[in-house]
Amino acid sequence: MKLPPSAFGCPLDSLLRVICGPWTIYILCRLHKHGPARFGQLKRQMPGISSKMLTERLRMLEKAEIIYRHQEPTVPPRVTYGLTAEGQELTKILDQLNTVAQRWQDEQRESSYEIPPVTAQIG
Amino acid sequence: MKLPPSAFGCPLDSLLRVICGPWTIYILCRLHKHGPARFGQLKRQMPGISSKMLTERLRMLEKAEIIYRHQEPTVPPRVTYGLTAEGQELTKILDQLNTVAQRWQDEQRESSYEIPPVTAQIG
DNA sequence: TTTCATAGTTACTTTTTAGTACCTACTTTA
DNA sequence: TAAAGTAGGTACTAAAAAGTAACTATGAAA
Repeated sequence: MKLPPSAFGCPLDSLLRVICGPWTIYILCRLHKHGPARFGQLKRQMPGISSKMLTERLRMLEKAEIIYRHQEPTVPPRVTYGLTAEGQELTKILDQLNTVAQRWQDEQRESSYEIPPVTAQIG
Repeated sequence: MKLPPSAFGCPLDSLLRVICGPWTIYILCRLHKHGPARFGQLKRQMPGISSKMLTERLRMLEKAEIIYRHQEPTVPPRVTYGLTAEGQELTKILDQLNTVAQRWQDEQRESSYEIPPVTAQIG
């Protein structure tokens, strides 16, 4: 992608680019609502996600320091993921965003009826 | 993209998918800081963006009712874009997100120095 | 002894997205 | 008469992202 000239290092742009990846808000939602989880748990709780996709998303979130990765040096290894302090702060803001997003969708449904959606809200 | 099973209609996911498109936050930033603008103005003020990309982003934002499109039926037409009430509400939340994103990046720079970035902050 | 579970990685293919260049129709300006 | 500005649209190509399947090593259970 050709970057906007001012995009280099723009923190908001970088952050949005991390959290808008596929499945990402579902992962954050899961960790926010039910606390830390292991790789296999996350995978089983998100039917349809591939190992590759889950790994990619977790690595991005970890690199952005939104989640932490804790590995116990056992065989086989136990790896646990959870929200960092920054992750908690982020999910609070996403909760606000979710609130307005829901409200807007409800307002739009007032005029044209749609099938009620299943949501993955953070809060 | 294979959708997460609960993604159908999730308002937060839809909203994020709109605002994380390339150039999108720069467009929102521009409209938030300097008010409504015409197509050509926006294009000139974002050097490097193509007409196609700008049109795509504006159409997405318009469809999501984050911006409005006002066309004067002159020849050639004058088309003005601006934030809707929802757009204003959104940029307020993005402002918060920008604040924490900036703070996190500053904290990370305390340990490893990087070139100071040019930003496109909303607020 | 074969299978399951752990937490992924790798190679390859398909799909989606973005970039480039050219086109519209009409008016004003040089 | 020719060029520039208006707000895009269209076709084609290139690049990035996502999907799929197979594979790693180890230990425990059937």
